[in-house]
This record gives sequence, structure tokens and C-alpha cells, in this order.
Amino acid sequence: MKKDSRLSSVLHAILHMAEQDKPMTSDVLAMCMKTNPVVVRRTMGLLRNAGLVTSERGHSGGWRICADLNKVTLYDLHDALGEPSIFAIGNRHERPDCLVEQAVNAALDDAFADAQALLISRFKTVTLAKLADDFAHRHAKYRQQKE
Amino acid sequence: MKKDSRLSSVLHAILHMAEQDKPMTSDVLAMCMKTNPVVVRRTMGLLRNAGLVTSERGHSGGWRICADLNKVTLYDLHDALGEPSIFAIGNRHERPDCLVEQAVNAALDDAFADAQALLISRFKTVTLAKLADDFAHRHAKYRQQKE
DNA sequence: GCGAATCGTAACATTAATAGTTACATGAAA
DNA sequence: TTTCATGTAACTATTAATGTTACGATTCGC
Repeated sequence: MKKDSRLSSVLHAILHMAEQDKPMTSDVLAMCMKTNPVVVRRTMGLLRNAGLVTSERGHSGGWRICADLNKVTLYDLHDALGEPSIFAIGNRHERPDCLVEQAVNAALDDAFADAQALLISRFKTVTLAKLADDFAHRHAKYRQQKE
Repeated sequence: MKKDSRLSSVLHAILHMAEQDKPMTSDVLAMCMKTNPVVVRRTMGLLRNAGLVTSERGHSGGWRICADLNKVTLYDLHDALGEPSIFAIGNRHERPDCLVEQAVNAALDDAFADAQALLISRFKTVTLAKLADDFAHRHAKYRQQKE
């Protein structure tokens, strides 16, 4: 299956929004992420439900961030997206009758649960402010290189 | 995305094979994992390439395990399957021009790399013998309950 | 009010990845 | 020489993400 790239998408969008005073339209965001405005609305709508952004209709409307960059983490976004399933590998059957398969599932589930816990805890340590900061550094470096 | 369930499948298969003296046919294995014999051949073929099992054609042929249960780990099987990609979540674009997106990708890549490293290291600690043992316990418990 | 800009959303199409199926060739054993 | 088995190519089906089209609902500026 295709990978879910919404987390990466909304991060990209929300950081751009954080650098703007004015709201950004779905069209502009779509251009920026090389996708379609409807996809942007669909995805950003989930962030709105989670109270992370607001949207306004009509002239000079669009999307605006309404969250503290220091408090919102990658996990909050992942959560806002509905905590989509993380792994592309899974068990052949859930709740098998076969005891062998049960033992196999248990071992795999354990390992995946640990990896998931680590990932989630990592997500919780990264704030949007941190990412904005990282971007600023990249930007400074980029400008230096251009000289 | 549909999840890749081959690791779980081959583990199931190989543990059944470990309990048999005779080779098991693709048909029997397919029945056991509720799939198609061709799928079994395709998948087990990868394990054969890795030297974990052998196959024989013709009358009384089939699949046989040829590996030390104490030495083969989940990782070896994952590896034999070609180390399929683990995550169902990924970046919108690889190598984006946008510096914001680069910062986002870097943060996500980092987190995923750590989770992957943990998973792989977990895979390396679980041998087939351990799983067979776990199965034996489940079996004993199951028989107890039936009394 | 009118018209343009903009989001909201349903319905459908496309794409990508896994899994399943059909068909037939090849080889080994009874 | 027939039967049982794997080997493999080619095609189909399934599933989930993503993209597209179409149109309704709001809001702003004139």
C-alpha cells in the first residue's frame, strides 16, 4: 500500500502558516505541497477538529494556525490525524486458533508495541517550535552558502 | 496500505515444519495459513534463497527446515524476505527543495530510524527456538484447560 | 444585492502495494 | 509413464492512500 504522508504534509503546511500573519488559502498550501486544494482541506480539517488551526471562508479567508508552537508536538499532529497505523508489517490473522500462530503473533506484537512506544515518545519530544528553529538554522546556513 | 504479513506467515510455517520429520507440501502449508500454494512457494522460495529451508520436487517432496532453531532469529527471516519497509507512514517527498520540508523530513526520519533500530534489535533477540518454546507452553496450558 | 473568493464535502477515479489465481513447465518417485 | 510436487510467469483482486470533479455554503468588497 501507499504510505501515509499526511503527517509530513501537515507539518510542512503548519510551519509555513506559522511564518505568516495572513491566513493561507488551500490553493496556496496545495501548490506548496504539490497536491490538490481538496486534499489540503480534507487533511487540515482534521487539525481544525483538534483545535490546532482555524479556517475562514470567503474573501481573504484561509487557514491560520491557532496553537502555541512550544506546546504542540509531532504527537499532537499524529493524534489529530487519527493515529493512523504506523506499521506496514502485520500479522497474517488476528486471533488465530492455531497455537503456533498465537505464539508468533505474541512475539511480533510485543516487538512492534515497543517500537511504537518509542516512536510515540519521540514524537512527544519534538515541538513545532523546535522544527521552526531547525528550519531557521537551515535557512541561515543556506544564505551563508549563497554568499 | 495493505500490511505485509509474510513475516508472520513464514514464522508460522517454519515452526510447523520444525515439528515434522517429513517435508510439508505447499498445499498443506497453504491450508494451514489459509492461503494459496503458489503464495507459499513464492514466499518460502525467499527463505530457500537464504538457506533456511530446502525444497524437493516430486513424490514425497515438499519443504523442510534446514536451520538451527537456536541460531535463526526473527531478523534473519525479515532479512530473507528482503527487509521490506517497516513503516506505513512516510515523507511527502524525499529530497525536497523547500527548507521547511527538509527540516520536517529530518525530524521524522530521525524518529523513524530510532524506532526501526529498536525493532530490528528486538527481532535479533528472538530465536525460533524461543518461539517453539513459547508454543510448547501454550500447548501445555491448553491441554491443562481441557482437563 | 451581486459577484468573486474561499472553505466543506460527497462522489468518484487513480495509484501503489500486497495477496490471490490460473496456467503450464520441470523434475522426481512409485 | 503416471502422479505428485515445486518453479515461475502473467494476470486479477483487494485494499488503502491520494487525487479529481462538482457543487453547495459563506463571507467579503463593491
